[in-house]
Amino acid sequence: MSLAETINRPTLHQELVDRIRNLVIEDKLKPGEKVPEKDLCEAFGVSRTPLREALKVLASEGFVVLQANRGARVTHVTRQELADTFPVIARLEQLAGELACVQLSDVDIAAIEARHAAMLAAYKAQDRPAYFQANQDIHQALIQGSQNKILQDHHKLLAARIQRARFMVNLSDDRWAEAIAEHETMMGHLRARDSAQLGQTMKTHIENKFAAFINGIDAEKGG
Amino acid sequence: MSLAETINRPTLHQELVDRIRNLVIEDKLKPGEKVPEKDLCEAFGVSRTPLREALKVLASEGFVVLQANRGARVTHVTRQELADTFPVIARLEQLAGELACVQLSDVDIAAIEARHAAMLAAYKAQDRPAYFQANQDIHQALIQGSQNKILQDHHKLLAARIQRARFMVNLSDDRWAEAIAEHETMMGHLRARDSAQLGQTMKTHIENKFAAFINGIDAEKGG
DNA sequence: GAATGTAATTATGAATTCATAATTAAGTCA
DNA sequence: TGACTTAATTATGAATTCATAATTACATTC
Repeated sequence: MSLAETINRPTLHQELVDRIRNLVIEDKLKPGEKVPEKDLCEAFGVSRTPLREALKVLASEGFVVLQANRGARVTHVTRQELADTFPVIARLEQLAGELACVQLSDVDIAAIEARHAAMLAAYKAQDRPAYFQANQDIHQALIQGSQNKILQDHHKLLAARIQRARFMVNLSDDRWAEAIAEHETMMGHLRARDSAQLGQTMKTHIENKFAAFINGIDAEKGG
Repeated sequence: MSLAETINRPTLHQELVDRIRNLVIEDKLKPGEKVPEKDLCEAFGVSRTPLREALKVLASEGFVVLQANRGARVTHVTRQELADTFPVIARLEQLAGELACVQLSDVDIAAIEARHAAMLAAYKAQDRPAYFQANQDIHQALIQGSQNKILQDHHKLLAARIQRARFMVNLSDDRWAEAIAEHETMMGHLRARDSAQLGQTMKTHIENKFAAFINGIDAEKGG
């Protein structure tokens, strides 16, 4: 352990970027909604300057759109954006899987194994929140395991942008079973350190997730 | 054609983001160098507010780093960043190739064919600037041809960030010949609309480009 | 009563101002 | 001479102010 934690006093705008991004991800600020500078300034107790700086950054990240003299609005997660994003995430996770297979230590893999077991337990118990958490932990561990900072940064941004769509549709029983099976396959490849196969399976896993997602949207719209 | 073009009057900060980013890409502002607000304000004839907004955005894009109370510095393009970025770009171009193969019209492909011919001519004439331009046009056309906005945005950002490293090493005769051969293969797959093969070749093409790049750096360092 | 034009209000883009952290320069003592 | 203090200067983060674009409310005309 190091002697002291690095002093972490972010500037106001850095803090605000994170806070407001979370408001968007958590659906507290809803798509299409105007982001009123005045109200947020009061809510956060800051002046307009750092808040406006934060909005510029969030705009470059794609969470809001700015219109000159008309302020910021939360962006919609369109079906087209989802259709464009999932394939890119799939390729990033494929690459992450290939790299993680080589980079991860046996201890790291054991930790993932534990989360995998927790995920299976959550499935058996039909505990969706626990499943989602374990599932995300596993994917996150593999992304981190890639040791590739660029990959991590871009994945994080894309994941955050589409996470808002998670309310659009529920996980079906069929898809849940399928996802569990895919994770079993992934785990097998990771144990065998078969990087090409792990990558391929992760790519397909994300592609299938997207397909199920689209099916879910259409089903709800039709029903 | 629509009745009218959308009015495009960018705000100062949007203009400044582009201008300063270009200064960094064109190596006018060099890695490690401090970005003095005062001087840039005078140079661009704007106040500090929009300039500082622009710096926040450029920081989120990775072109500068901000240190609280110590301002902005241009980021270094480290070898690690190159090593992390090329594989990601390779996967993005692979995906782009697969999609473009399906999406591009015959007319689009004919246009790429023309740029390909221009590239070959530049090679025969040993005209490096003309080669680089035609080469970039071809890759750009394929990225655009993917019709995937997310892919395009992320590719653009990554390409811009590493473009600054182009001065680090020269294109060797061997690598040039190899690159030409790879482009011939790509063109063949595009003509045949073999998306998997085009994607695979584009991925390998970028990976080889990176390998040559690293060799070039090591050679210059050793010599 | 709907449509158009005008005034009042509000919100936003940008400049300026202010407080303070960093940096530099000057001074002091061993 | 050189390390350490301390004062002066500079640069930066953030608040405030200002000018103007957008919006709303209201009036007027047909």
